[in-house]
Amino acid sequence: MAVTIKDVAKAANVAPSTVSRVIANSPRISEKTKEKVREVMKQLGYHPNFIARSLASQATRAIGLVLPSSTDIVSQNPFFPIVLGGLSDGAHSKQYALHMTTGKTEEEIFEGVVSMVQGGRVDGVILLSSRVEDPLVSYLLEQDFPFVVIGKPFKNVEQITHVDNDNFKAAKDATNYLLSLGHEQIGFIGGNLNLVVTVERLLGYEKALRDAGLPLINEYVIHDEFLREGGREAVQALLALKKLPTAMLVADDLMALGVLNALDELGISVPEDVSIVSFNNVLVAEMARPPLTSVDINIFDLGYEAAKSLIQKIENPKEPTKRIIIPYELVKRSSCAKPTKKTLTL
Amino acid sequence: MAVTIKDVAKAANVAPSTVSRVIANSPRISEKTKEKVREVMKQLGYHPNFIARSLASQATRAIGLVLPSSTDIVSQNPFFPIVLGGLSDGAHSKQYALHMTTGKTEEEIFEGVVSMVQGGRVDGVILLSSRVEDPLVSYLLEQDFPFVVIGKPFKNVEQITHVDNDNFKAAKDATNYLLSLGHEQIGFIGGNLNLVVTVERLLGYEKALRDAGLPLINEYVIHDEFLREGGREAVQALLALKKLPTAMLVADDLMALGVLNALDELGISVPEDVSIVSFNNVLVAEMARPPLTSVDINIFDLGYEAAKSLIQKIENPKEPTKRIIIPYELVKRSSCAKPTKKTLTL
DNA sequence: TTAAAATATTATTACGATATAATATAATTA
DNA sequence: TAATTATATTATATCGTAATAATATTTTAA
Repeated sequence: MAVTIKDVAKAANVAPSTVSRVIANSPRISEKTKEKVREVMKQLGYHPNFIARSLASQATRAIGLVLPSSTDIVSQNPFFPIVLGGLSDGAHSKQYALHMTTGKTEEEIFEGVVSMVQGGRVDGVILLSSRVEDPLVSYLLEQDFPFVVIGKPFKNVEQITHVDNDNFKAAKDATNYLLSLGHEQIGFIGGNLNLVVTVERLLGYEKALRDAGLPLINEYVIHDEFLREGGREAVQALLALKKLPTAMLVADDLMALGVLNALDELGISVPEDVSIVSFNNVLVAEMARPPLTSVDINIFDLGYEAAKSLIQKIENPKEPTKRIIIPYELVKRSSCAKPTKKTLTL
Repeated sequence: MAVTIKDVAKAANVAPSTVSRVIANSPRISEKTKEKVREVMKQLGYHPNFIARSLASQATRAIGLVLPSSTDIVSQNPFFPIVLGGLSDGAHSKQYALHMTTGKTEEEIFEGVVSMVQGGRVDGVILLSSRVEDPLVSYLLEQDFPFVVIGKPFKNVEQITHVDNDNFKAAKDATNYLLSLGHEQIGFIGGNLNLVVTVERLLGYEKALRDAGLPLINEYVIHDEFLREGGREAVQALLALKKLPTAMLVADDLMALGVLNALDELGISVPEDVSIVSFNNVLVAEMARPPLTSVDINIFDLGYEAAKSLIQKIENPKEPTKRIIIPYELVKRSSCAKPTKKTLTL
């Protein structure tokens, strides 16, 4: 089988524990024997067994990832590969690996995380999205297991290290931008309401309107999935009103693309008839016709910082709870213009 | 600490080995004691320790993933989240987890895989792309470690289980489609030439032209990265010719998008002036303006089958080498038309 | 009724490392 | 030089489970 620490010990004429110390580069071993042992390790092609090491040291150097249950969203929305890139970078820089379990239902995912945690497969966990009343969060808190949330936790904000944008303010800014162009009928198309990010952006949108002294029109607020289809469906819903807003704040680029497509099919042009601001600023925002004005939330950094701060927490249990706010920026393109009419009647 | 098999044994008044047998549902334990032990496990909230189990059984129930070194491509090209979805589904159905190490350079990745393999962290490995002269393939073959390649292996095809499309034929078909429309000046924009998929598609393209009795024009073949920027750059390169082909076969949707953008900026319209067929049929193909005719290669299935066949190989070492060909389909949209001129002179 | 066979359970070892306690050796001090 | 301290190395226990070998118990057959 594979060459073990014992084989090295035998070949180098030292005790296994000495070899172990050499691997850990313990100062209690003389340079001379270190050299000797290292030489033998190289000769025999020794590689430490992670599993055995994990068992003995009670640490795996692996981070568990919890993805949302909807495979569609994970595999279609560019948000995920980008955070994954950031996570991967952050983990790699500290020599941690990423470990994923998946499940089709909420229950399967929950069970997967439980067995990952209790089974000692990972040293910590990152939740890639923050959900309202997430039982996983309660579980992890209860277990006092290291974890970090990407997004704003629904409750216990002070006890949970998280990496987030100021989505409230971002949405307020974005709405203000539309207001500044002269729009007064502004719709909001958000994601699932059990996602905290949706709630935050909605609140920011409402605040901006209220500050501007404009009424909140319930019918102008639509929720659907963070997918292109979600955007299309949102437009369908608005159509029923027979009166479209002149601008829309869309909580996701992919949704915005759906909105764009649906409007296009209806012969409604952007930005002449309707202005659109969306969120995330992924590649599709730039490629859409017209290119979308979008709030860049620095997705990569969300992942990167999440990995970093989780590792800090793993390596130092006394590490204080942190809240890391990643900056955002409104990237202006050509999906917004001054309104031509007050409202758009069909 | 966590409750172990010993705690359960003590509480149930049986030996630890009996508990282990109950977990494995061994027929050598009576139903009566099984019930008793299970009851206790539930009461104590027992969860098996994966690490200890892995060490004893020499199996981890984890699959290692090897992503390409370019983080850009992984995080930007929709191919990856989609395969990942398939992999994840396939692994999950057999209760396997996914494990990823990453690296910035080829060497780091190689080292990551070696330590994953030798360190016993995973039971098998999936290579998400097939590269020309990939040292990883040599290494894994040498080690006789279970692995599956997504794509066609560069050599030793008969010894390596792989999941692939018939990219040669797909490219030939796609080219024939353009030929059937009347195009005679057809360019090829492919990815990096050290990717086997690029080579295969290029060969298919060339075969189609040769079969049609058309000359192969070197200047019409360009290679760049599987990114939008790659597409833009390819167009730049073609521009230098002062004579554009009337149709282009682009090996990736994202690249095609770049091509589209670049052409748009030049005032060249698709499909009136130039027809485009691309590969992958990811969401962007449908959303591009104009929507792209693209070869759907069923990315999800590539991942799903790869995971399935790797697991088969892991669980039965005598499993024969397999070659799994996932079907493709040319999805016609509006990026192709009959040529208006023989060549496009700038 | 007893020996043999089948069934059920337990004791022990192994997996490959780390960590702690125990020694051996070298260096320092009195 | 002996006693003490510092340094280097080794022996042993441990992590939590699975697998194999060893018993104990029950059932069947003679």
